[in-house]
Amino acid sequence: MRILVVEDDKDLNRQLCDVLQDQGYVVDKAFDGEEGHFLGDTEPYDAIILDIGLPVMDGISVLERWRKDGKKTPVLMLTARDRWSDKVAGIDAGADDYVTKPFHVEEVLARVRSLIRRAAGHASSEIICGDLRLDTKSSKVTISGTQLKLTSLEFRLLDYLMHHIGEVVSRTELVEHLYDQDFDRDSNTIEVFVGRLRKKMGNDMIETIRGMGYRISDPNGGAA
Amino acid sequence: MRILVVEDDKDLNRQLCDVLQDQGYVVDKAFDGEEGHFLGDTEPYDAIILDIGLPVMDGISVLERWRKDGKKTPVLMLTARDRWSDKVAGIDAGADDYVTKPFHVEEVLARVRSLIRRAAGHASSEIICGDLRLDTKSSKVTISGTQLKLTSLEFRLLDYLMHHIGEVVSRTELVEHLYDQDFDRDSNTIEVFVGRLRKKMGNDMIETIRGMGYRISDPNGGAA
DNA sequence: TTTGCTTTTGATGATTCCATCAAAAGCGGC
DNA sequence: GCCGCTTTTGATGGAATCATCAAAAGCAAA
Repeated sequence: MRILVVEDDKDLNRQLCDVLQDQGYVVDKAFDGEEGHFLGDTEPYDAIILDIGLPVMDGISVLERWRKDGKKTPVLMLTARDRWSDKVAGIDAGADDYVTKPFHVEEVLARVRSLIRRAAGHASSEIICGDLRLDTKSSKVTISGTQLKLTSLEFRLLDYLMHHIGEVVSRTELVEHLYDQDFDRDSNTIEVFVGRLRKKMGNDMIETIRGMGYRISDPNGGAA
Repeated sequence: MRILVVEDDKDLNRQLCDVLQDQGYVVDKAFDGEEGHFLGDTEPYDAIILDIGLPVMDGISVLERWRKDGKKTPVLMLTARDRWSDKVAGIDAGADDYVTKPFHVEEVLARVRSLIRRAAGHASSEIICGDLRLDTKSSKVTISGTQLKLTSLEFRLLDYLMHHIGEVVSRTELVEHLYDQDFDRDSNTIEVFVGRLRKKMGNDMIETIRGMGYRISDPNGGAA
């Protein structure tokens, strides 16, 4: 999963990025509204953390522009505790959730996880697909009860697929969401890791759609 | 192109089908409203000719049902000369054009051609794509001025692609619109004819999108 | 630095998809 | 029926895509 952090306070920005990266997210950062707007416009993110008070262009304006252009990426707003009107403005502009400063980073983490999950249409923190269960909170995967030992990239790949159950996910989409810009786009890591996942989970969980990508789908759940 | 004729008068039905087939259309026929509705629902047509007075289910109802289900196929209504109210009802129900009985078959032909063209978003009877021009009225194709000699299937294949400039057209879509139901779906005729067209028109007019199908696109015309 | 684990690279082979060709089949006119 | 043209079939080879493996590179903890 790939996340954009737009926050002008350098310490706070860095702190957020570090924690998110530790959790396995790919993170881009911006320090003013214009830069943030540009990145959000051009790169595909799974969630965006957006401060309200920003130089050059304020957070509300950035968000409004995105929403007017039809961007649906979930946005978590950062507001000051006492500026109650900011929250209202944020929600009106299309924010999906907000956190008041100062906050515990864990709270931001939890909310980001939740935003990404909900954007993919999953209510609980556990995503279930047949015998397969992935818990986004604990980052644990079980298959008919027994827990799998997955490496970081294996988990993140499976995590992305599980967030898009029933959809065909292209290799480029995977690369874009699991790596940052300057990753070699015609490497075959994705194939390799799909192979490893199949070896650990059984061959018939991830199907490959030739020329299109990979798909994981619920055996019981009928349509898309 | 594939057309459905729904008309209970057997002579008239047959007459229409014969002329349309002579023009290279693939034609299915139905003699009552229910049969017509079913076919229109299950097979992909480029245009439908629908009589208003039909047994079992009248034409207006058939059309209303299709439109309610979101079907957009252009429909040409056949009405009696003096039943003026029928025409209004037809237009209201979502008919795209109508012809009053008795009519000259040529008029029906012209209107069907026009309906199919307009449904694909082309105003004039001539479809132009770079140096390539296809005249739907005279069934003639020129490339930078010089006329091509095309066989019937070659023309119909190119015709279908030209009606969908900029879109990727799958092999199955082509088979469905150039042949009737019981054509062997995994034959390679489409490939063969694409090959022949390329030989006559130059290799770079029809591009192949691997795993998806073929596309013909305007070199100047920017987007879709 | 060494060790152990994860990730990436590059090579290889299998499979699927597409292009092409020549021969067979179909069809209409004479 | 015979002939010319169009369409279809089947076989073949080439090209793109995907799977798999082993070795190299990267990285972090001891």
